[in-house]
Amino acid sequence: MARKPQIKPRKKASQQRSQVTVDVLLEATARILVKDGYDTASTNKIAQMAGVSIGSLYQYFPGKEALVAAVTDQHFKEMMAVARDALVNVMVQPVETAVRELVRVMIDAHRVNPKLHRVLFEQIPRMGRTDDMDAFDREAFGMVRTYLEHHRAELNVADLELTAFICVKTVETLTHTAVVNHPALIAGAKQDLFIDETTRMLVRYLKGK
Amino acid sequence: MARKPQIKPRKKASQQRSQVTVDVLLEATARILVKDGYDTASTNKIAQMAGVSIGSLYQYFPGKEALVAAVTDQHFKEMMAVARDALVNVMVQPVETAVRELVRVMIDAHRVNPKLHRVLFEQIPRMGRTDDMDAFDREAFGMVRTYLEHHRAELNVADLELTAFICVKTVETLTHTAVVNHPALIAGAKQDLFIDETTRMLVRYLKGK
DNA sequence: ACTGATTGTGAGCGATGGCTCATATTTTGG
DNA sequence: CCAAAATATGAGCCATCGCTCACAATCAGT
Repeated sequence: MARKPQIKPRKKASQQRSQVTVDVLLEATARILVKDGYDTASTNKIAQMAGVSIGSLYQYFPGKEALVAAVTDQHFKEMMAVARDALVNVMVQPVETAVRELVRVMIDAHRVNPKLHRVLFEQIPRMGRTDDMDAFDREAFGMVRTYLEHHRAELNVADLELTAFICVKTVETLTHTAVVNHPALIAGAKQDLFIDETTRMLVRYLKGK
Repeated sequence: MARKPQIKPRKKASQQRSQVTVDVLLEATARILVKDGYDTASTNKIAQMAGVSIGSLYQYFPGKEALVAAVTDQHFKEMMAVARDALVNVMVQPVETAVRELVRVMIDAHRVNPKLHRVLFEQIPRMGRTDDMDAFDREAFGMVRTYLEHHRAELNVADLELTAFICVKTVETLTHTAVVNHPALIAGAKQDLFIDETTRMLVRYLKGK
């Protein structure tokens, strides 16, 4: 019963055409994941969809998990690319503005390929020992923690870790679930109400006695 | 590429010894899930652990998914058994008391076999089309919705569905994550702080302008 | 043009797991 | 005590999947 925690690429692509092969494989993996889900995705199917031989696949990836890990990494980088600027700007804003912007940007970030996000998100707890959070949450957690530290004077923060945890987990869950499972909640004009309510809850929590 | 959405038991147990067989199989399934996780659990292993032949297994369950579905059902019934009384009592309590009790009871409910809960919870999105919530959340959602309706006068509820969604999802996530992934957050004396903070956030959200 | 390095190919091996079916055992009802 | 029904058994078939390897095609540097 040997585990297969192989994640690292087997070989680095040095020529241009091999880089193309790698890209095509990642694209195919994402497509298969969305179309069939994780369980029924197989390396053979991925290779076929990529139009690449199974042998080539194994030249660059030791297995399905490595492919999914690479796709996950790429996906979270895309999400962060959407969010990072806004999050940095928010650091010097007052609470109301900061929280509202955090909620808004989290919704946008989750709207980058929501179907893929859903599949990957379901898979995360069972692979890479992130133990508690994914890479995206982790970075957000660090930012919120720093924000709370800098604005502690104007806020009611009993326990920094706990408060940061509550804020990040709440925003992450509400936006994730809304985008992925309840799009009706944030469709069109409804989105503003959703943002208002979530923001109000967190602001009153952070400022209140 | 035939799906296998078989969930229903293949045959009803009519004699006593066959009911024992079914029980033993469910017990074994739960143990295997906790020990090995969903992926590496197999019907052969489950039958072996149950001390029952693989043929008998297939007499009552059409496959792994059916077994897991049955275990899931049983598990959520146990959780609800822990929570239901408290939730009913809470219906006539003022907001502060009601929310605090909701949070407390949710933690207790999640402490019924947390390891099994974790595995099942990871699996739920990928099987039975609950689409958005599990059975447990669904019942809790109904209760919270009713509570909000009855106490609307003293509360600031803009949109009933949205408010109920925010409350249930927030409590569910925070308690789930705390119990399953961050036990340190609710260990010993820390638990009171956790409950205080979560309660404060929701109460101020529900009452505040 | 030549040659070694890089990249690509896919038939097929071995392992695993889902599930069946012919057969055996136990229970029930009369 | 005796059928017939219910229940239990497990060897083994079959499909799938991960992955290798011997070989072919392409490219880079000279």
